[in-house]
Amino acid sequence: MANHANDNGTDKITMTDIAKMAGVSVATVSRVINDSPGVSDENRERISKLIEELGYQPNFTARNLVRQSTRTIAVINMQTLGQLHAQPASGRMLQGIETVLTSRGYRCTILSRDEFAQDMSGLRLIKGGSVDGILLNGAKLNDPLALELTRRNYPFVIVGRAIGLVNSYYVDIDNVFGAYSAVETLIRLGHRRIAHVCGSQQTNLGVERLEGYRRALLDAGLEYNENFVIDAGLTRKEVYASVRSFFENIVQEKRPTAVFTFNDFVAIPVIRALLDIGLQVPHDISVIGFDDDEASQFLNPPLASIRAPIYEMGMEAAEMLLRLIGGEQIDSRQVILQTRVIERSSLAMPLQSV
Amino acid sequence: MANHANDNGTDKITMTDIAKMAGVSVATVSRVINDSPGVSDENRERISKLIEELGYQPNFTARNLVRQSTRTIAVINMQTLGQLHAQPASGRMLQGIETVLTSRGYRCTILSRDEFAQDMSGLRLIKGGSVDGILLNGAKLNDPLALELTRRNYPFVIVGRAIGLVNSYYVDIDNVFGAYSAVETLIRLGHRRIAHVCGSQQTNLGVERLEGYRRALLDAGLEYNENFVIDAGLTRKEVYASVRSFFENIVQEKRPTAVFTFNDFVAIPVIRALLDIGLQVPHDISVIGFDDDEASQFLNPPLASIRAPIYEMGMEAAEMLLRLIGGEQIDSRQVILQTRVIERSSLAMPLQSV
DNA sequence: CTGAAAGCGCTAACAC
DNA sequence: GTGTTAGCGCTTTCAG
Repeated sequence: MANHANDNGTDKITMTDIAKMAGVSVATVSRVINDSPGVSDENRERISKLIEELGYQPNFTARNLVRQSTRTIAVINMQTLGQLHAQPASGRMLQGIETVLTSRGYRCTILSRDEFAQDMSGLRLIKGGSVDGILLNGAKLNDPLALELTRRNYPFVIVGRAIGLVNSYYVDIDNVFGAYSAVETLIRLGHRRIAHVCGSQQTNLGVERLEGYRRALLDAGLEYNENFVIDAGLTRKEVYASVRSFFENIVQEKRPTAVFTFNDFVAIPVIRALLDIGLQVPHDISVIGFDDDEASQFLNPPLASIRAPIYEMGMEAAEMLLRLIGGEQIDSRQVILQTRVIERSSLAMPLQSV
Repeated sequence: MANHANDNGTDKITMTDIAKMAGVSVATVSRVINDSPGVSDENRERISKLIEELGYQPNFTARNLVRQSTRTIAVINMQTLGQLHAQPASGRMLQGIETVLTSRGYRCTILSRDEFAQDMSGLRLIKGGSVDGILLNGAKLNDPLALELTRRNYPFVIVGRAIGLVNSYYVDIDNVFGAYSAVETLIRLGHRRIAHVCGSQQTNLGVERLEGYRRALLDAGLEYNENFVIDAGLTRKEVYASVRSFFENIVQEKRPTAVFTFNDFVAIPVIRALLDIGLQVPHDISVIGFDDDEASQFLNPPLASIRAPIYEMGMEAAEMLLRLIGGEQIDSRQVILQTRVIERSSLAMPLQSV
């Protein structure tokens, strides 16, 4: 236990302590801690050894105060914490962010925008100097927080895109193209009546994926029919109910033969609803999702999807933010990551065209 | 833009600034900020207004330094960040933790144990005073970090249990009972040959759920057969491969008629593997998972599971830690949350017994 | 009720 | 090379 005389229970050991023990000033100790030049080899070694032995760790807060930085960044989400953590895709993104951040000695703290009375209260964070930068997970049209952050020239990167914000830094996947390619795949199989279970139209994600759907239809000379866009809600329960009622209330001749869902997360209740009203997937109706969650390949049937480099998106965004904070020159303020179609057995040709 | 003369671009406004503007000392300003007594109503109001107008926010770091607290806690996980964020159950736990913490003005930072060279390096955090407490997500047998934390009398709570640590604070769900009830359900349906796809035996979670499985078997007078315990690995891919090969290499007469899986996360590839070798679920084989992930009810077939209050577990643990940090008396150092069986159509009677 | 002043533990000029 | 010193922005005795 007490192997060292110094190893007292409350080992609140400070720099002053080790300075005294080494018979030098705190400045010297500080120098060796920060690998600064101007310390004799002899002193450097002796002090290093002392630090090692005592297990001394410089006080994080004191350092931060004088350095005017906290080495922590905030991830501010549009979604509630519940929505955020329920989605496998969010997990991949957070993993990317946290991996980069922790490897560089940064921390991150996850916040939901709805924790604040208004959106703008995210400003408290930066006014209180409690973070060095912000990662905005999602942003709305002309996002006021993003606008204010820009005005203040505060380091932040949007994970996703912010329409109406020129020149802001962001990393996004190509949602329009991804959605386009999903629908194109369906069309190539022979489908003509394709529905879309869309995401929230308050978010760029929802808007962009719907847009890709629309364009693919139009480019193929098909009609874009608003009635085939099912705004089903955010939770799986809501989606299940909406989709079920949609299909229950449509005559067979007009029934879509394929569905492109906003993401894999909602594809699960969509398929469940379809099966529950007696439709076979993919025999009666094909389904394709988005994100290619890790589980999708194991579902029954295995779910076709759009593979999106979401983990990489998180990493890229975090790296970009760190560069911004470090004052480095940034070559491209905008990064768009590409997607690709993953065909699986939730896909088949439509019955009629066979 | 410049509606206030003080609203300069770099609004790095400090307490000294507003003290000057209010014609008082910083002490007085500090008092009103902290709602301390000893300020005239007049001053209090004037200063409050000033603070409001200027959008002044006390510096987080400076406060922390003098208060000797950081208002942040660390969540240290046994798993890698990838494993952590891939699991819906982890999301629920994190959500519970973050909800409590942010509502009390705390932050949290998520770390993986494998970020450190050795397990013990989590100590750096506490030596550097960079967190006020620790939430240990998982712990191993006689966990050295937990032991050291205990020795130092450092505030920490284990989410899960630590065998070999008497008197440590923890919040856990009743894994043994939960697993027991899952297997009991299978037995009640008439199953006699029940396999278990187990979790890592390096973790309490894995050990306890296996134990519940074993006990249920023995209590029912059935044989506990080690060959029916499939240690399938951590990732869905591994699980798929292991389970598939297990069932491919077993003669039909000896084949289990039911599987209890470590959790719902692995139940997905388990079912996929079963289907891929031509077994129908539940007709040929029943499956029951654990956790009752939100998706489980929508799977095909809907997956029976053990509902576990994981979100609540996160909340409880966070609340307990906050109480510990606050020096409050804690009535019960150990909290065990109960589970319940959720039967769904992945369950059926075994063919033979019909 | 109010203010002066002493730190919290560290970094970074600036002297020597 | 090394030490002295002045803060970083805030809280908190302690006098008045």
